[in-house]
Amino acid sequence: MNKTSETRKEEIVRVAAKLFKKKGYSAVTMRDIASEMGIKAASLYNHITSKQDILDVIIISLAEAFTEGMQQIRSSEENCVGKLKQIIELHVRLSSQNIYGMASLNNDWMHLKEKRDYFKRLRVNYEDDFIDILKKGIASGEILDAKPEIMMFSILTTLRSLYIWIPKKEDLDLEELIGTLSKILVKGVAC
Amino acid sequence: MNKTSETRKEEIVRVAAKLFKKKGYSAVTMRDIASEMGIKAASLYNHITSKQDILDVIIISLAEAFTEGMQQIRSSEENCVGKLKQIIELHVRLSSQNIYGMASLNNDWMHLKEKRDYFKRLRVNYEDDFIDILKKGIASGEILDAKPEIMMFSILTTLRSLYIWIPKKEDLDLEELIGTLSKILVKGVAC
DNA sequence: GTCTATATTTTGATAGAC
DNA sequence: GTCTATCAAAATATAGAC
Repeated sequence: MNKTSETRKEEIVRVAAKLFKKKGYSAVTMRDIASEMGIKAASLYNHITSKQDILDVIIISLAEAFTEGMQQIRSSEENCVGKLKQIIELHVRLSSQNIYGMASLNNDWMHLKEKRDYFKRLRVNYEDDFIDILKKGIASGEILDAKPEIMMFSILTTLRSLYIWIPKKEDLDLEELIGTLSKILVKGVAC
Repeated sequence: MNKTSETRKEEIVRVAAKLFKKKGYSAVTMRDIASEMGIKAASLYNHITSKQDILDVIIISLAEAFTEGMQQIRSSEENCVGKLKQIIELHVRLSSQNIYGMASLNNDWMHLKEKRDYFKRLRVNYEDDFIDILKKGIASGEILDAKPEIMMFSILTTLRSLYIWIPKKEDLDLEELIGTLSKILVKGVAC
């Protein structure tokens, strides 16, 4: 496997994700993607089997990366606040590495077909793991005794929207972003 | 003006918004909307001029409601933290009154045409007003001295995602939601 | 690997009968 | 105010030449 040069399929996925972020999956045509690459739409089908195929790759690979990250955090030795900071770091890292893909993960998952149920399972499991961390923090006295669902909602929506904000500040220091977010988000729920 | 009974156009807008939330503007067809109302697609055009027209009504009316709400908050006598709580209340109120419209406001605004620039102007002004409140709070010592853009981002993304979460909890007490959110979000940025 | 040509379906929208 | 019939454009995808 050659990791230094991008395959044609990877290029299609990358270009498509960029367009999906701008207009959404349904509004982007195969001609749009091809045109952006300087080729004709029919040529795309030598590398991918369908438009659906492109969306599947974008979303599932990212969803699995989040699942993997959460599994590592779960098995870490940190306390609850430490795990929250690890979650924040996970989102900042994956979001900044794949801004365009994060847009599809958030907005285009409903256009998945066969992989839709699998995606939803991954997402529910992720949220369950997140709530579990908060509940243990409440029990141990690290975390504010408020509804864990609302606390998770508040933190997770901020993290899920990072892809909108990261590209706006070209001078953005990722470490500083992680620090400020940790301060704000953790302070909001900590005791 | 009869406010008790819904006009046909209002019904179209309401049904369309519900479908837009589920699949996004581009993926919803005029036939989808008509079918949901039990009529044929051609009949819709006796009440609206185009699919674009429907989206314009949904988004602009909501965007203007937020602008109005922010203007009232700006001119209120509350201190910074009080104004933040008023903003939270504004979002919870408008979101719970129009769950479906909020989805379009968040996800379908890029499909506006002539009204797109107007919408973006309203949104930028809203964010500027928000940041202004935070900056005054920093100056007066009410608010944490962190980047106001990141603080606003964190609070605003939570509030903009309310439409996703409000319908999930049918037993949701709006007053309780406002209370918990105020506690979490304000605590995250307060001194 | 890309092209042209084309098949097939679906789309937003209009015309005109009732 | 709704219908049937229909149009014109645009969509995904395939076949076959180069």
